[in-house]
Amino acid sequence: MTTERTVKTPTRNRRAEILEAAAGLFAARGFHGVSIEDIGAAVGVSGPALYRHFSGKEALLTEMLLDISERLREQGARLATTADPDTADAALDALLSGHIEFALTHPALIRVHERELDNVPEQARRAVRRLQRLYVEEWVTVLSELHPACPPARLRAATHAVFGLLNSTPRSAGELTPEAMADLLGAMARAALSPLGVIL
Amino acid sequence: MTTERTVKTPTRNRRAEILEAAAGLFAARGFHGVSIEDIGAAVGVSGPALYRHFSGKEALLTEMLLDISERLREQGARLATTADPDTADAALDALLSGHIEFALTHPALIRVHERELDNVPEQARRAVRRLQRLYVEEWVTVLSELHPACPPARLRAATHAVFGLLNSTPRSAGELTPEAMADLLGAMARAALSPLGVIL
DNA sequence: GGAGTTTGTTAATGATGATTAACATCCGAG
DNA sequence: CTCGGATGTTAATCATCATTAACAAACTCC
Repeated sequence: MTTERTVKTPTRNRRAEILEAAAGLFAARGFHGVSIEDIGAAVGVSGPALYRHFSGKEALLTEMLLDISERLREQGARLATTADPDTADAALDALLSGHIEFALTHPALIRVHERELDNVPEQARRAVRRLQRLYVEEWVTVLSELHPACPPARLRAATHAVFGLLNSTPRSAGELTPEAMADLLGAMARAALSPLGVIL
Repeated sequence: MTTERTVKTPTRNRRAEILEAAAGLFAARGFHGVSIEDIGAAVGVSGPALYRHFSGKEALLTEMLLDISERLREQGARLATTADPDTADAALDALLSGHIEFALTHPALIRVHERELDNVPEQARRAVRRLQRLYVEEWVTVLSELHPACPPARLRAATHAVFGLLNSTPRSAGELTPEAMADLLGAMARAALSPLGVIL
C-alpha cells in the first residue's frame, strides 16, 4: 500500500513502439531515408515527440542495433553451451534453429543489423561489433569441435557465409510458408557446413 | 586520316571513374550518406562538376544498378546456356564460378546492388528487378533440371539463399585469400544446393 | 587563331530535416 | 485542489545538400 509504480509502463511501451516502427522504416528505406517525422507519424505522434524518449535519431538506431546484437549474442551463448564434442552436433542444430527462428520472426531487425552499422557513432559501433564477434565465436567454437582440422579463419568465413544464407530471408519473402522456409534454410545451412572438413 | 574521335574517350573515362568512386562510397556509407561533393572529391573534381556527366545523383545510382544487374544477367544467360540435362551440372558450376568471381572482384557493386534498390526511381527499379528476376530464373532453370521434383518456389528461395551465401564476401573480407575464399564459397554453395532433391 | 563544344569552378537557391524552444495537457500524489 | 513530472504540440533554428546560374579555361576542328 505504499507508493508504487504506475508511471514507467507507458514510457516503456512508447519506446518499444517507436523502436519497432523505426525498425520497419529503416529496413524499408534505410536510416537516412527515414525522417524523424516519418517515425513519429508511424506511431501516431508527430515529430519532435520522439525526443521525449530518445536523445536523437542516432541514439535510436544505436539502441536498436545494440539490442539486436545483444539478443543474438545471448541466444548464441545460451544455445551453444556445450563444450562436449559428443553433443557439438546438437549445439549446431540449436544455433541454426535459433538463428532461423530469429531471422524469420524479425526480418526487419536482420536487415537493419546488416545494413546500418555505419550510421552508428564510433563508440557504440565498437560495442556492436564486439557482440557480433562474440556471436560468431560461439559458432566457430562449435564448428571447430566438429571440424578440428579446419583453420579458424576458414570457420569464421564459413560462419559469415551461413549468416548470409540464413539472412536472405528478408529478400525472398513470401513464396514459401515460414515453416517450409525454415526447413529449407536449415537443410541448406547444414549441408553448406559439411564440406568444412575437407582439406584445402 | 579523316576526322575521327578523340572527344568521347575522356568523357567515358570520367563517367567510369565517377561510377567507380561512387560505388565505393555508396557501399561504405549508403546512398543518402554520400554527398555529391564527396563523390566529386573522390575523383579530384569538386561538386557540381558531376552534372556534366550525369543528370543527377539518382541517375548515377540508377545507371550503376542497371549496369550491375545487366552484367549479372548477361553472364547468367551466357553461362547457363545448356538446355541439356546431361550438362546441367556443368552449367551450375559455371554459374557458381561466375557469380563468385564477380562477387570477389566487385564487392562494392554487390553491396550496392543488395542495399540501394529502394533509392532508385520507380521505373528504373522495375527494370532492375526484371533483370534480377531473369538472372534468378537462369539459376532456377538449371536447378530444375538437376532437381525435377523440387517445386519452383523452393528453387527460387534456394537461389536467393545461395546468393546470400555468396554475397557474404563484402562482410567477411580479408581473413582468407581470394582463392581460398572462392574455393570455400563454391564448396559451400554446391553443398547447400544438394538437399534440394529431398522431399519435404 | 578563333568559334564552339566540353568540363570545371565558385556563388546562389531551395528543400528537407534534425534539433531545440516555448507553450499546453494530463495524471497521479499529497 | 494543485504541484510536478511525463508527453505532446507547433513554430523557430541551423545545417546539410542537391541542383542551378554565371562565368572561365581547354581543346577540337576549320
